Amino acid sequence: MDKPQKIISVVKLIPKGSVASYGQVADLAGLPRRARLVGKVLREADDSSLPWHRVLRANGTIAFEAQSEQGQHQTARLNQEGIVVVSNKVDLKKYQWQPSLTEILLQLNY
DNA sequence: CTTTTGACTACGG
DNA sequence: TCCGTAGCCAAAA
Repeated sequence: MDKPQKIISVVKLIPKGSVASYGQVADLAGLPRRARLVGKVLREADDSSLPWHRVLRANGTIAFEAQSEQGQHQTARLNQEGIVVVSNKVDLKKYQWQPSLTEILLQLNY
């Protein structure tokens, strides 16, 4: 499985109503320090079943300007699953995904 | 081969 | 809290 595939697999494991940071996704995909790669993969992905909106920066902010179309879109999709967005940011203490080790190990390598 | 380029992050001031 | 800076590293130029 190549790197983009691993990243996509991890993103698809993020539960509805939860979020993860770029760096967190990279780590879980076995690619430490590759947060920027996660961004690149999401940018290029066209998979409509990919919950890309659940991936945020390390501090909980959306990676787009609040007024941008992409930003509005991401906010809307987050709101749609009950995630509150204030000032282009979500409360990570409340929404950040905290997968158990087994949760990852069991579902990842297919 | 060197430089630029990022849906990033950590650290200061 | 809000910037600038430095570090990051694979891809593309």
